[in-house]
Amino acid sequence: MLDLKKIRENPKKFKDLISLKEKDVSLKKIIDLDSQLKSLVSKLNNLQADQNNKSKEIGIMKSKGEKTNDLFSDLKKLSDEIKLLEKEEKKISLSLKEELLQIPNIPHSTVPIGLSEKDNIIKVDCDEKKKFNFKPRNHIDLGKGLDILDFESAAKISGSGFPMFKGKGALLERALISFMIDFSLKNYNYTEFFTPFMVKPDSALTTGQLPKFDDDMYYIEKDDLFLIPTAEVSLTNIHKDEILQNEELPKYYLGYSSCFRREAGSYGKDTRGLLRVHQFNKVELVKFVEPSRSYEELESLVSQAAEICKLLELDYRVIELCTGDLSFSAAKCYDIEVWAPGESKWLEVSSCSNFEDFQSRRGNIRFKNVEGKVEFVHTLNGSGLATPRIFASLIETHQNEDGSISVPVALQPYLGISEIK
RNA sequence: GGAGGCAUGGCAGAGCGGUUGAAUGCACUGGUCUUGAAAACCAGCAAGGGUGCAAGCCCUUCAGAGGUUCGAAUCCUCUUGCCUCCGCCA
Repeated sequence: MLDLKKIRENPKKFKDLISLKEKDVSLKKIIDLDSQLKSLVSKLNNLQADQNNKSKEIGIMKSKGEKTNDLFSDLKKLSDEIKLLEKEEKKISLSLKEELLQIPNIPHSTVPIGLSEKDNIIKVDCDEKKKFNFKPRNHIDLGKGLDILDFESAAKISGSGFPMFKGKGALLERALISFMIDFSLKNYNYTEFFTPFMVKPDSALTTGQLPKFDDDMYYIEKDDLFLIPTAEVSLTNIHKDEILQNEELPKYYLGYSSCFRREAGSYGKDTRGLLRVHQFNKVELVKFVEPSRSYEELESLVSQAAEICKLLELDYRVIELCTGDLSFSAAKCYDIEVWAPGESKWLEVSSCSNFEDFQSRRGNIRFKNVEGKVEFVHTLNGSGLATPRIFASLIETHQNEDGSISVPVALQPYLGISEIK
């Protein structure tokens, strides 16, 4: 959510910045509601002050035993008028908030301007991709050959778009999760969480999935709960409606979760294999930081995620997203992609974003700064990383001519073997 | 799922329907004292909105939403959360 005060001061500037991300966003309704609300509130405040004073007087008179009967009829009128205005005020501020929640975050000044992913900038590229002296198979064929992936059973049980890992495949998936958690715990100062996988609508509002993107999430109507599309939702809401102390920051939180995505509107895209599934595993990294430090925190977050790709001995690149490709809530974002030689495709396995105060404003996550003033924290998050695509890239990259997989050294302690065959 | 109890500031904990944004204690911050610290004493210490150069002043907020009343932390209804007991269950 954007700062209404700042919009009020310079609506034109905001409109221009928003349009870098989303065309046809109008701020007119917000401006109108805001000024309506302002005049209403000031009128209401005066009446309330009047009412408070007179009520106090009655209290004093009563305690002295004086008669107060003749004051009541005037006050009744006042009270009725106040109630009417209060209702109106509630209505207007509610619709103002609704409008405000629809507006995307604005891009940071360092974000390259562009319309679509074509304008993204490759920030870090791998020197040269791994060479094969045979034609590399894709992960579907490899998985079938090694009997470590079972898409048929998954489809029978749950329909299309669900992964099923089997035997050494299940072990590898579990190893990846453990390895990635341990990596960040050992090398960075994170607190590990194992969060709920279902959240209340309010929580999804904080992080920006709601109100606009409810179709992307699975919803359990009976209990009014959403399945999380990422642990970001649970982790970020840990401090919802709290005021943190300056000394507590930065806070680094990490959590593994299954992630559930309906992928509505992407039917027919990457339908085979592990590239786009409704349920996947991800280790998520979330940071709560002082505003002045959030951009250096973003850089360190990206390099942290990239380090994991390196340790898994995968070819990866870091993409700096342009304004047009930024997500609703992000002010700046880097994606990390790994190369899948069998698919001959780059796969997005991490997305590291700075949301500045966009989420903290929605979730009312604040801190007391050095001067003792309360302000909104900046939130960041990054995948560290998402497994199914890592899984695909990993077995395709480390495949041998005979169809076996060499396990990268970093993973061997977790698997207890150096080869899957 | 059934039956009860509870919900107040960072924490603990008062609060007859009326000068209560809220006693008190702890924590925290500043000061006095001290060579320094501790102790003691004094003072300050919620958030949001409005207005003002500022000091200040006004409004809102005692889980949330409704209601009663001239006036609600206090009374009523609903919702949510927590605790206890019973049932079911990994």
